[in-house]
Amino acid sequence: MLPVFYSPEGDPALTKSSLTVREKIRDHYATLTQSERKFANSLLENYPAAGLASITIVASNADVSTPTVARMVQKLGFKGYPQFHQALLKELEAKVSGPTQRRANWASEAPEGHMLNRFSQAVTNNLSQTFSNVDSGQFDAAVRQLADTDGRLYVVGGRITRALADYAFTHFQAIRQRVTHMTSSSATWPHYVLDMEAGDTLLMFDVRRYETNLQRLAELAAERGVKVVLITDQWASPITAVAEHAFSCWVEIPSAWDSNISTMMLLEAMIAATQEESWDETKERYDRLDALFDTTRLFRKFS
Amino acid sequence: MLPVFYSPEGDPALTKSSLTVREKIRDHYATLTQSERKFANSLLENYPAAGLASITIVASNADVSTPTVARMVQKLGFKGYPQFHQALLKELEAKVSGPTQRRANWASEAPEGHMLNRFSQAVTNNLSQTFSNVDSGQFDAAVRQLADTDGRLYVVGGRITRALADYAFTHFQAIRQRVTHMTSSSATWPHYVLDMEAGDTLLMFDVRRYETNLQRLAELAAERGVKVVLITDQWASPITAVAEHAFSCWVEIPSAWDSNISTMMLLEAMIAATQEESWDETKERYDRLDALFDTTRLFRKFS
DNA sequence: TCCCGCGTGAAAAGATTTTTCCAAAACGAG
DNA sequence: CTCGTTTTGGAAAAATCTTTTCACGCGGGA
Repeated sequence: MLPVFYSPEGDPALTKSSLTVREKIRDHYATLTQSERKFANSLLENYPAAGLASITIVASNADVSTPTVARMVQKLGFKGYPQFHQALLKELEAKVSGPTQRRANWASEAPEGHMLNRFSQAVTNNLSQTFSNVDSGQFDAAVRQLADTDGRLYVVGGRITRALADYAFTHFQAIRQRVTHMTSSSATWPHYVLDMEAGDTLLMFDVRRYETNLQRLAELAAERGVKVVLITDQWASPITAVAEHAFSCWVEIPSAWDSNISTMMLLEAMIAATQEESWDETKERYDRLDALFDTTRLFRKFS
Repeated sequence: MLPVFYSPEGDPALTKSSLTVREKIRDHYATLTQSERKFANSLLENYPAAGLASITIVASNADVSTPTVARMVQKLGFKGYPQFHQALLKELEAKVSGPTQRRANWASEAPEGHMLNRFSQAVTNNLSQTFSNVDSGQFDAAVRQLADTDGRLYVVGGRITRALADYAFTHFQAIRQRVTHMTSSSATWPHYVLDMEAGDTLLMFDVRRYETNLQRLAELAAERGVKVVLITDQWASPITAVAEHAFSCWVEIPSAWDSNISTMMLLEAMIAATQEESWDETKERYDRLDALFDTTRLFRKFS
């Protein structure tokens, strides 16, 4: 016989729905206020440990007041904090005594063969492959090249990677000056090449199917003394031959096309590193950019 | 280096005495009185659940009085019942978060504090957070909506997420018919809204700083009966309120801006799922697209 | 039979936790 | 910029939990 602390009939919070606290938070997230979200995030980030202490401790850990927590758990549908606390405890307990100690996989509650799970597996694998194949020396060298504002930085991508090039452009533009986004319409590329000089940098994305035009462009640029930084896939674009720094990203997923998550990750890592490399210049640009956004009121204030 | 899950030095609760409560009970069993043993047995029979409630409840479940329990936990070496309670909790927690919590340090040979390593850590965490917060039912519903070719599919993003919207457009265009990419120039949006009909789908990206224009757009579209599928960050764009399906992505990384890797991952998972959902239509489109590429010779043959 | 000491739990006292109330601060609309 | 609304946290009140006190009952020994 199990000792039942809260018989289902006795506890409305558990009868009404068997949702986990996590799910309840998700469902009510839209109606939560700022500080309530602060607590919610703190809990989700360290779930469920961050909700197991007394309301006082839990609140101070999330840096909000006790009333905020109390109000929120009521919004979530609990009668009070103790009920909420018990619910978390129950979940934890269930997890321990649960049938199969669930695969150490992230995956949500989704069923075994669900796309979400298959996908998460593939992506994890890709990221890990990609990471372990990056040479940190090469990476640092490429970053120095990207941070070098003596020359211009050109960014270009192919049919699919155009989006990545766009993303790269948006960020590099915020970080440093003298950045040019070469649109994907290859007809205009010769004009850009005309202005390229030795010492400039060309950041290229080329994944299969590799594009002939991009290769031409890379060759022309390299001839003019432009340093080419290439982000490609695991099978390596032919541009690798003329590139100063080339990086391979693993891209296989269960689908007819290739994933660009590892590609994007490498790109973001480079942006982050570049920003760090030239933080003095960058910080000042960020501040000015922020001021401009404030003026134009394009964005909502975010605390 | 071996992954050390339980370093005695690391956990204060376990340093003082690395005995579990279970072991403590065994050690002191000889000195326990009759009623104390009654409680001890009750706890061991359902360990550690039977010790997680308040002393009152726990005592009454074991059919002994509160002072008995209080005296016993002191015999066991705890300062009071709360300490005993916490000890049990810690054990339970450790059991759950045990081996899986290993830090995913994929990273290459790069030194500990290298950006690549810091980055990989943050990204792993983001992906795992994002995954465990996706409701697979919501996901499936959103995918069905995205695969529905009775209505048009509109795609739009903000300043940063424009690139993601672009990426989404490129892929959805390959998968299904009737897809429109709303450019990021919000001046043209009213024209699109004019043509929107009930049953159409609007795939939106909105991460902080949330854009007022996007919110307007979402409201207008929702009013016309358009189903909004929203991909946002963990702090949730205000558009969540009018969206049919909303998904939160964890985006924090060691830098001044937010990462969009988890965002991209969710997007790719959706694309993959959509493709699977409507594979009959999709396959035929892919074949025709391939044939077109062959004809135009834009791409190199891939072996 | 009576007395003593130990174990036990009811109940009071004490400590802590949770909730409520309210004024100040933040926010957003006009 | 101002006003009205919502949100927030300090502090008191209420509820709950934990500990202590103490009297009762039981069993063993003189």
